Amino acid sequence: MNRAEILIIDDEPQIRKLLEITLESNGYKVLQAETGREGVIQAASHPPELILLDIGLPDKSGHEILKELREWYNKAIIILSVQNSETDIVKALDNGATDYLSKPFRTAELLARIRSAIRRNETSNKNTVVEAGDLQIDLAARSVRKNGELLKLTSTEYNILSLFARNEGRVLTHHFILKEIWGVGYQTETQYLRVFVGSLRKKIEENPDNPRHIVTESGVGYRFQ
Amino acid sequence: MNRAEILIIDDEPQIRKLLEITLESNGYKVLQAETGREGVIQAASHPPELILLDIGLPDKSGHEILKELREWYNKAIIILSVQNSETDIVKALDNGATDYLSKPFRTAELLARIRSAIRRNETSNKNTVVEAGDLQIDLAARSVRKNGELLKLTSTEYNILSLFARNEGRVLTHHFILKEIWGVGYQTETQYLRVFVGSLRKKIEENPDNPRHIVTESGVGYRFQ
DNA sequence: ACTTTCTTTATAAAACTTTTATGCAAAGCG
DNA sequence: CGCTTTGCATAAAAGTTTTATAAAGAAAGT
Repeated sequence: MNRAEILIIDDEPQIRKLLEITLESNGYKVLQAETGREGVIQAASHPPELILLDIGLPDKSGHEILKELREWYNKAIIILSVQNSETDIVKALDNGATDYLSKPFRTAELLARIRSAIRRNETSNKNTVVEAGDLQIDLAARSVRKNGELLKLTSTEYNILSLFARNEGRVLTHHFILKEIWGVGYQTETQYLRVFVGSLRKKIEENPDNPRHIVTESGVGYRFQ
Repeated sequence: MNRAEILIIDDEPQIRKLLEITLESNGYKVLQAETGREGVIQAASHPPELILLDIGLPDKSGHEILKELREWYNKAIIILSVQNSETDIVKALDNGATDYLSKPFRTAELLARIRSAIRRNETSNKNTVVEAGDLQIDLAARSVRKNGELLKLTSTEYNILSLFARNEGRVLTHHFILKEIWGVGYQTETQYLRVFVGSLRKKIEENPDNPRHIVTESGVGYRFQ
């Protein structure tokens, strides 16, 4: 699974460091910006899954940055602030903040609020589809389509195809495939593989006698393309 | 503009009254429930735009109510609590709460968080009706129609179908379904599932011998389409 | 007490995997 | 070159696992 990216916009280096360590160790990928301007540019060039925005920035008020971001950025923005005044919270939320946390914050609570916010993002989430010519392999749904039409694969067939799809263009040795699909101890059962590649080709190839997707690399293994 | 409806689930009458006055005077329509059970029933019969849920209810833990609601209700739920413990907050957010406020809360902050939550409802306004061919599954109303005609399903049948509908097109493993419907500890009881899928098919499939909606993925699980 | 729903067991059928057999083609070799 | 060997593909038989269904017993709801 891909790690979600979180952009931290905060001028205090020690806070950034603390957040970086906390978030990285919880499986997030961390991006950082020291000023609001820098943060906006970073977010625009590569939109993260979530933004942690400090309200008290040197160049511009965090509230302005928030507004600016909200003009186009529609994923989660969590505000961090040393202030805890009601007007500040109200203003931030009304400007489109997803959530508001006062510094010093409690780590577990921050992480929970991050999870909650990201979960909300995911309603409009992208899928994990590998495309290869006329084939679309949806790893999350465990489905394979050929020209849009759902194919019926057995479990082992799918597992093999999925392995191929995740290693598109690379030559996979018999040895490797057997180990991945059947586990260690089956690495010499090359015949299994021939049978299953045969049935896969029947299902996914336009012309199984002249396979274009699963190509034989004689003496070595197979290559998917 | 129509007034947004907010359902308050709280056992303390004076809190309900306070909230009612505050919210009504800010243009919301207020519904009330004294117990968790009552709240769930009210929410199901007429889904509000937002639910304010007190965690410390007499009949059931608010956390359980939250989970129950989240099986089908996907608009905002804000938790109110006299507690302020980190574990409590984390638990609530991970169970799908939109936000968490400690009592006593500040009115303006509550209103701002309500506005924020409702605003997000509108952006991620997902339809609660899943359509699949001749089937219409209304997750909020817990009803299923086939060609417009209301079907009579048992509770477990509905729960399973609802899980399928919320994961249309993807393969759900036996393991996963059993965990979701029966809970951890039942993950090996694959036979339960077979029986219920059988009876579901009898009710929803045109031809149960050749199911088009609930397709079995041998060795893995089922796929709904 | 009666009806409905859920759990459990038994068994036949279907689907899938493994194994065996056979043919073909390319490569190696005297 | 002709023969043998090796690797690959395919079909089909054999074996195993998984699934569907009925039906009986238990539990729950009214």
